[in-house]
Amino acid sequence: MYKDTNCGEPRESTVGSQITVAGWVHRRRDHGSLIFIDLRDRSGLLQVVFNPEYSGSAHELAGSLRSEWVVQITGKVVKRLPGAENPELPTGAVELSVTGLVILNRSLTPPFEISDDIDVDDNTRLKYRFIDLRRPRMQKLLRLRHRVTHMMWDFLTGKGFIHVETPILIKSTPEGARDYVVPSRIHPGEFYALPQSPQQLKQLLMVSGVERYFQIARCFRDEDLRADRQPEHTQLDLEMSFVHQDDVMAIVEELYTLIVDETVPGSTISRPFPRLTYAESMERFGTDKPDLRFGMELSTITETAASSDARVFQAVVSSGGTIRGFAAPGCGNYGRRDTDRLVEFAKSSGAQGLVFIAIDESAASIDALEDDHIKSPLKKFLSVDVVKRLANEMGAKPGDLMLIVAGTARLVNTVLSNLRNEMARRLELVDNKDFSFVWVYDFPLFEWDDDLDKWEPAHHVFSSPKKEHMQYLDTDPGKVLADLYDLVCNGEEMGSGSIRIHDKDIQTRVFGVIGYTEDEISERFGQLLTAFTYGAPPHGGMGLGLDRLVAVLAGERAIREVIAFPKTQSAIDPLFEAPSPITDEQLEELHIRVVMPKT
RNA sequence: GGUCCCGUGGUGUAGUGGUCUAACACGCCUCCCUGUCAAGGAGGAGAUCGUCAGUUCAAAUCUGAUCGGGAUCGCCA
Repeated sequence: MYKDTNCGEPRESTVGSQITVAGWVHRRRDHGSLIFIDLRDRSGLLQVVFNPEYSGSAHELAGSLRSEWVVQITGKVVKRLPGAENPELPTGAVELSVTGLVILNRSLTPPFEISDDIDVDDNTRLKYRFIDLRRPRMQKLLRLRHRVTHMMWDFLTGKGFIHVETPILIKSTPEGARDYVVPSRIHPGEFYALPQSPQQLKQLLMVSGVERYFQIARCFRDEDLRADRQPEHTQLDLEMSFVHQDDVMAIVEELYTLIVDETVPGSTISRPFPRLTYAESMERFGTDKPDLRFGMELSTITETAASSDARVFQAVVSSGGTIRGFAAPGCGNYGRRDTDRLVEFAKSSGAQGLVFIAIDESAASIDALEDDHIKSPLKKFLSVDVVKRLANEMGAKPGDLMLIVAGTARLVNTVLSNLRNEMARRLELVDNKDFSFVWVYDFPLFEWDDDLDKWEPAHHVFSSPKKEHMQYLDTDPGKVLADLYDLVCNGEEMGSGSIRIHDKDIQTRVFGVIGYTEDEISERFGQLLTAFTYGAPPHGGMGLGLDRLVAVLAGERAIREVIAFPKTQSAIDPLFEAPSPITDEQLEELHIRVVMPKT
């Protein structure tokens, strides 16, 4: 070993010991004859003093040290001079009085400082990710992620789960997201796909009698990126046999509570996790991933709004649309600037517009509302009576701002749920130490796709229809709810699972609703259906996003921050410069010809 | 595929038609300095303002295209 002690370890109790440390020159303070170095390794910082009276040659060499040089230093741990202690550092009571210095490697001046305080462009950070990761914050995130996966291994092992690896090269199944594909050299014109998730494989493992499976599994999707989406992400994938929905939920709830308690000191988490049906969640929050840390629930005000003289409302209703809204507490005094921004925000979510009605705080109550208390661009179309009724329906109080969106149900919900989250941010209603988990369950199995003019799986095709809804499977698929459940935390989807179909006939009927032909079914899912005919146990499980979990635990917005080597929004790795062309020889070997898009 | 924001020395920003021969902070280089810890002091180097085209007597600044980063809708679990 190049060192016998880590930089962060020396304390007053170890004063007098002779140690050797190794690490990076974090900062240099050169006083001419007296030179200070903050030496950094993964454990922290240690102040090192080069004093010519004790270390002539080392001191001379120290004059040449620069940021990020790698050095090995031998010396004696000494107590700092009285008044020279640094309470900011765990090692701040002591310092290393140097007797020997070895320069292990030199460094160019780094493109940016190794400091948490500095805000560097993402492209630069990723290009020099190996330096970016030296920053204490990034080191912390790497370790947090490790702790989380370690707890998953420990906990699930204790519950009788075994970790099984499934292949990365599998078969392309075009439903769901776009596949990443890998050409086959041995089979010209044929391709593997990278798994979007190990779904079918883990179900086969249930048929194999594994009973309790988990995997920290990499999943690949060739879709556009977001702050919370990367081309490859990691899931805690788990599956259990002989279980009902509650059994899966109980395991996950226990694990996630443990993880939050252990990794975020001072966190609050409510148990048992509250549960909402999909229908209730859509009704109250306009989304299937509600943030329960604050109120501002949505209300449907279609009839009342349409009864006003506002033609925008009437038009939307006569074309079958919906009008919904919520009250933003204390925002009744918003000026033009603020409301303009909200309108802009609503439009960026797809709204045609946003109607707001401000109620002045001087109103004694909603019942006592007078014309002077109301401010709205639609004011001349809104009688005091209508505003009163709207306020009552939306739970608005004097001083509040009512935000109203009209349009198709889907659009209204998208806009309002985004707006609700935005208002919570503006009003600072969210606390990062608060982990508000919620189970959303009873999802519909299918949803109608207007573009394709057919039923599509709402989540995935392997979820079991609820027993009492089986009767609608062929007659009214939209009515069929499934034993499908999502885990949501603070407005982010943390994972999704279901009790699976384990019966060949039911699975075939579900495929039939989506419109797969028998040939397509046997081509894509033959192996699973065949397995179902050999004694498949009832089973269910979940896929839980690891990146999102770690990001939520760390209070990070983008999962890029918790992935060691992520890609940019255009799916590029600036460090390796991937993707990249391959040689003509490689193409030939793979039987592939490239056709560039016309520009 | 759409919309929005951003792109100026190594890093982060200021500058929104002429006064820019581009400013500031940090970093970097040289020198001084024995108690600093975001050390201090003195001096210095470093930018054709992402790229291309256009408007103009004149462009970092206006316009268009393009490239790159970010956010988001669609898409995606």
